[in-house]
Parts: sequence; C-alpha cells; structure tokens
Amino acid sequence: MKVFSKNQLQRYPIYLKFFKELYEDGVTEISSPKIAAELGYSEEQIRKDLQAISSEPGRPKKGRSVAKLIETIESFLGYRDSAYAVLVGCGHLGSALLNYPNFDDMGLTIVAGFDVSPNKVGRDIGGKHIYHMDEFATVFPTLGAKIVVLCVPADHAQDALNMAVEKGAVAIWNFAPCHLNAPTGIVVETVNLASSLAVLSHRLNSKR
Amino acid sequence: MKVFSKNQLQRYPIYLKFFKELYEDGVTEISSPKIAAELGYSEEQIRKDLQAISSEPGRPKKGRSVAKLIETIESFLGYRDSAYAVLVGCGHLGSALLNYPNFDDMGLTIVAGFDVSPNKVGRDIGGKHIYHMDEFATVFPTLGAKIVVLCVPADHAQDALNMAVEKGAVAIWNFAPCHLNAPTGIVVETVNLASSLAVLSHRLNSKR
DNA sequence: TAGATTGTTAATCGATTAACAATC
DNA sequence: TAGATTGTTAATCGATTAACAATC
Repeated sequence: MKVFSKNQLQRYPIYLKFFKELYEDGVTEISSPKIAAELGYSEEQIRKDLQAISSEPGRPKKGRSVAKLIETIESFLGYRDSAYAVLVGCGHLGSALLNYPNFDDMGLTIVAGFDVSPNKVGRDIGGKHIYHMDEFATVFPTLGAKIVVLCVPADHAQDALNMAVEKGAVAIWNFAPCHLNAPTGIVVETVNLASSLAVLSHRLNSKR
Repeated sequence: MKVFSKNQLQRYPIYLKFFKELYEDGVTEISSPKIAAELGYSEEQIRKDLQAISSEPGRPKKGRSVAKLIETIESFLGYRDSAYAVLVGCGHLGSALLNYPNFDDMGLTIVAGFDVSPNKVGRDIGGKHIYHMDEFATVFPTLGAKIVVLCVPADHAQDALNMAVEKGAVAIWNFAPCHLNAPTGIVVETVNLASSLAVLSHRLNSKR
C-alpha cells in the first residue's frame, strides 16, 4: 500500500481549502504551477501529492478538475463518513473544541464531553452533554465512539489516556503539552501549542 | 550559525516538560538512553538535540544535570524574557487562548484582544481588554506587540494578516485552517487542526 | 579497572527537487 | 503544430540512525 508521510497528509486539508475557494469562485480546472504559485509548495510536490490519491491522471495543458479534486481529497481524508469521538476535559480549550462547528465537515462527530467540575457536569456545551469523569467507564463504551479528544491538564493526560484505552478508545487526539505513552496499535496525535510556539519564537529570534 | 529543523525545535518543549517532571521528582541527572526509553525518540537523536543547545558536554556514565537542562532549554526557547502579542478574533478558540495561563511561562505575553462583536468589545477576557477591530490601526502600534495570534475565520485570515503586517506585526501565529501569504521576513506559524486530524484519521483508517 | 554513556564520523533512509520524455 | 503541463525516473538534500573510539 502507498505510504503517506506526516507532512504530506498535513498538506491535503490545505489543498482542499484552496480548491473549495476556487470552486466558489467558479474555477473549474487548476494546474500544478498555479497551485504552486498560490500555496508556496513546489509544483513537483503538488503533482506527487495529487497523483498519490487520484484515480485519473491529470491532463497535460489543463491540469485537474477542481470539483473532482475536492471529491477525491474529501474521500481520502474520510470527510464523507463520520467517526465518533468524545472530548475529555471541558476547560477553556475543550469547550472551544466542543463549539467548533467544522469538525462535522471533517468527518469527526463529537458526541459528548467529560469533566470533573460540578459547574460543567450535567450541562450541555456546544450541544453536547457533559458527563462526570466517574461515569466514563460506564458511559463511554455505550456511545459508539472510538476517538478521545484529550483536553485535560498535562499532569492528568497520561491517566486519562490509560483509562480511555482501557475502555476501548483506539485513537487519542491529544491537546495536552506533553508526551504520552500508549500501547502499540493505539493512534496518538498531539497538537502541542508549546511546540508550535517554539518554532515561531526561534524563527523570530534568529531573524537578525 | 547552527540550523534547527522544525521537527527538532518542536521536540525541545517536550524535553522541557519531561525534565521539569523529573526535577519535581528529585531526579538530578539524566542520560540519553533513559530519556529515549521514556519519550520514544532514539538516544542518538536526543544526544544531538541536547548537544546542539548546551554549552557544556554531557558526562560519560552520568548524563546531564536536569536543572541545567531545564535552564538551557528555557533560555534557548526564549522563555526567560517575554515577547508581546495581541490576539485577533475572540471567538471560542480565541477566548480559550486568552484564558490559557501557560503562555506567560513560555515567553509569550498576550496584552490585548481584538474582535468585531459588540458582545465582546469593551469587555475583558482572560484579564485582557478587547478592542474593536476598527481600533486596530490606532491601538496596535501603541501596545508594543510584535506578534499577532490569529483566531479569525479562515475567510478573514488573509485580510487580518495583511492589516497586522501593515501596522508593524512581524510574526503571525495562525489558528485559521488555511494557507496564508505574507511578505518576506514575516514569520508565519500555523496550527492547523484539520491537518492534525488528517494525520489521525489516516493512521486510524490504515490500521487494517 | 570495567562499563555505561558520551560525542563524532559515516551510513542509511526518506522526502523533496530536478530533469525530461510523453501527451493533449 | 507548438507549448504548457503532465507523469516518471534520477539526483539532491537533509534528517535520522548506526558504528565506534573517547572518557569519566
């Protein structure tokens, strides 16, 4: 099977966003050089990326159909059918994600939240019911969710992951700024703001 | 000057977090093999990463001083002196970031927010005053901030960036899920949740 | 001393870029 | 047809890994 590097996978949503804009503007076909000029990638890389997921070849002198590209990328990324998730840790960031409307369009449906705070348990946030963490073991397995979005403080993240995995989670989307250990076969993807900020700071400081 | 790859830069906050935990547990020295066992990187890579920023060599048979490592990484990442920022777009995610307490420890001080919503303008969020976007041109240059944290919807992100750069911003921390074009010399670092989710989904779907 | 761990140098690996013939 | 753009194959580049002598 074809292998996709992390960098490559990360580019597809960016292509998709761009193609959707083109589509709205009535553009029907797009070529690699034009994409390259707009997104700042090399045209060879774009060609490889699009080839890797397309069933049809591009057409010399024309490029590819924008509508077809949108469909291809959405299918490839799994936007066409939903995966279910719960969110653990409904603090500021967790609540923001519960309210984020676009996940549904990206094939991720968050069905419920978990927290320990009495202010939150029993309430709805972003239309999702918030359960107490004590209920996790009994409730989570009934929700049909396989993905856990982790928004707890770093010092609770590993414990939360362990519990989630024990109760059947197969993928963890981790927003805590720490490394997590998980059993083989469990997918862990971390969004680390500290790492991102480190890149920004270093670039900024090495400018002169 | 030494060059740091993006991946490498992203690892330092993760090392730092781990070393701080060790420090709290009273561990005074740590060796590459032990770090490797815990964080899942190779020990060679860890040695290279730490060598790249340390003034002193590690000690055979012992490793490195945890306290010294913490100090070294914090200095390297610029955590010891603050850079000032404003946040544009105080929706759910923007508000969450305004309330995030850890940025100060990471050398980033957000001094104010900007939004267009009458519900938010004039209020405080996370202790920061929220100005109307119409005031950006006059207020931003007075705040001493060089960094703009962008949390506006994707279709306004490029406009917001342009305005920010025009008024003197030199770095953009972009949370909108789209590619942004910026003049040469302007640092743009994007946190793209869609890209992160794409990696997670693909790994999950290719497990079988 | 013996052995664990270091730093350095070389080998490998993978991703990106370049070159170019094929094609509409 | 001519020329832009494609897909493929080879070259380059950079990062990670492996090997190993140096050292406390």
